[in-house]
Amino acid sequence: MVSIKDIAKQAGVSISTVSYALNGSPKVTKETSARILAIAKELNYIPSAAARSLKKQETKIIGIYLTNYSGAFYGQLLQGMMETLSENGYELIVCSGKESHRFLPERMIDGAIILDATYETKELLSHAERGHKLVVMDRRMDHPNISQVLLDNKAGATLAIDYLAEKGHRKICVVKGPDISFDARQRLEAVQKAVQRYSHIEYIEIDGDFNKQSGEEAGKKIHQDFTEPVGVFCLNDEMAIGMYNYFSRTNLRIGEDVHIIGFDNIEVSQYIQPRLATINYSKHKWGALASELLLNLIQKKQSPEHERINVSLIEGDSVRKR
Amino acid sequence: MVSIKDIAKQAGVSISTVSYALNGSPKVTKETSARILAIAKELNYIPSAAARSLKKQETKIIGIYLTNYSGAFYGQLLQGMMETLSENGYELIVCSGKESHRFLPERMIDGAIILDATYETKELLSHAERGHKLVVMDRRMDHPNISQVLLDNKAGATLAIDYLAEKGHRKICVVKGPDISFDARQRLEAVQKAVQRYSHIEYIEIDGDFNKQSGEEAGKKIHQDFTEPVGVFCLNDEMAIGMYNYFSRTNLRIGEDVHIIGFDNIEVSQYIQPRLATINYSKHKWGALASELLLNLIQKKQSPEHERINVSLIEGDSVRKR
DNA sequence: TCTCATGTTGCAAACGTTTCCTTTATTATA
DNA sequence: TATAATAAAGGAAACGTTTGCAACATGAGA
Repeated sequence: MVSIKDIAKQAGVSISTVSYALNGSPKVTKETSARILAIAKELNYIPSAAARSLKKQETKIIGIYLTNYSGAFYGQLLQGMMETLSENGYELIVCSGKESHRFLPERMIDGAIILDATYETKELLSHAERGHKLVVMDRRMDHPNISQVLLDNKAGATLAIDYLAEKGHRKICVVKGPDISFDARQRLEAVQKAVQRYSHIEYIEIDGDFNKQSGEEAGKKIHQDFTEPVGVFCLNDEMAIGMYNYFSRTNLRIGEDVHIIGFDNIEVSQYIQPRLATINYSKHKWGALASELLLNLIQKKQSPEHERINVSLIEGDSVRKR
Repeated sequence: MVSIKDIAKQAGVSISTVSYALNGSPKVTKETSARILAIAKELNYIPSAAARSLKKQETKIIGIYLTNYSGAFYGQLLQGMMETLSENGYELIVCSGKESHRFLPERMIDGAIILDATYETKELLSHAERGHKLVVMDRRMDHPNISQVLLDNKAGATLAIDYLAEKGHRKICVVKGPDISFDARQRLEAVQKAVQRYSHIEYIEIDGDFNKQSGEEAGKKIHQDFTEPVGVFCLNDEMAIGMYNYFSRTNLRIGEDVHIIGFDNIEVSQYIQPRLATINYSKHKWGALASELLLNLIQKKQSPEHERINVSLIEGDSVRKR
């Protein structure tokens, strides 16, 4: 591999001069600089990321931790992050491997954004304690090195229940998410609080894990116990899609017998028939904001911030007047 | 940051001994090793990735280059890769940023898997020329440092056309993909060859770019020119979904007036009504194989291999007998 | 002519590891 | 008891940068 040492030799200057020239420092005169640049290009020189980050103690890389890529909204989320980061000279890498949690403590990345419920809060805390900067999108954490930007799950869940109630539903069923998910817990909590406001509503809970499969199973359970039209709040769209799949094989009709509302407004939701009612929020903004807070923490050494992403109701023919 | 130097001082040994102990070398006696390990843990020592990779000239990280995450099958693909890689002590990072192509030449990663048509072949070639190892999944390349594993697009496209013909369709329309995509070009080529075998078939081409939007537009065009039932081969499922969306707002029925078959068998395809006929292949296997070939290139210094992923037809009610 | 400021370049340390090669201590063998 | 062989630990160079500081040259001002 050709290093600045080779360039220095070729140009008859010291390696420090080469380094300054390569970094566009005004300390070195135009002519020498040009000569050095030319030689560098000619020798096909490419800097060593390892050497640079060893010396500078930074990598200009941010990591985003995701549980599983299958989640249907990561596209826009990552897009939002990348834009903000690249404007500030940072690169984004998606970390998903078993051992990728090493990246932060080993200083392979300058900071991390967490959207991965399996990442232990204890571990995150110890990173922060070591001085690493974090943004969490999937839990609440209070620490001078951790910012957070969370969805307004409470408002979303309340909107969903109110929507069903407003449409005249008196039997409401919620398909829960996994306990490990902060969003799932918050949504469920808000649901329980919301239904209490409607004394006439019969309220049922069914287990779910945010995957399509569990949506199908929940659909089956609803089918078995079916006596009258029911409003179903699937705590995410993914499960709602699974439930669609189940009912497409039955004699019950969505929007007539079974009324479904989801959460997330993933892309598919607008393509299924009938259009899924759901709770929407800007994934792009969520990602952009998370990145921004992280950069604030890293660059401006600003104190941590706690932001919230607004949600809104999207109506759909999957929920009709009872 | 605490380094092996600190541990050495604390333990009263040299840094080389610490390094050996940390790496479990048999050169250092059990007792000292234990003592060193204990001190390392006590000091919360964590190795520096930069220092190690600078010295060892490897990172044990593989990069996968993707254009856009929105692509609906990346989940399984990445899963397949990660499994193979982590079994061999490698981590996977997803590189998507504007500047992330620097990762390979700057030796931030030990090798790369390419599934990103915007990555210039010329650039890939220059990497390979420098000695970097690559696997391409989206183009043909012949070089001692490049392996390739491609879909059998030709077989897939032929299956699709034959399926439509077999169902009695004599008017067949293909919605093309972007020119930049190797898969799109291969599929189109095979389509053109396949329809020639059916002299009675009226064949039409419509532009497309692999996104839902262009599927909708293609649907509109088909609607405008509609005179008789037509069989449509969308060169990927994504566009087929867009076309579903368009026709859901019209009086034409999919599987009756417009018969659609896609390519990729993305997850949603089984959840839309009617079930989309499509061409299937194992994304998991595709990813696993690509990783395996890359490791062969890197570790075993094996010569490059050229593999092909088989495809199969999935029937669906989106295509019925004419 | 001397001094001083200014501009250009070079020296060398440092970042944190790994690893080859010595040195020293210990034990076995003749 | 002398010597060789083995085991354990340390010294130091190397990986490829960045950067504070020193050195030197040049021209301006007194």
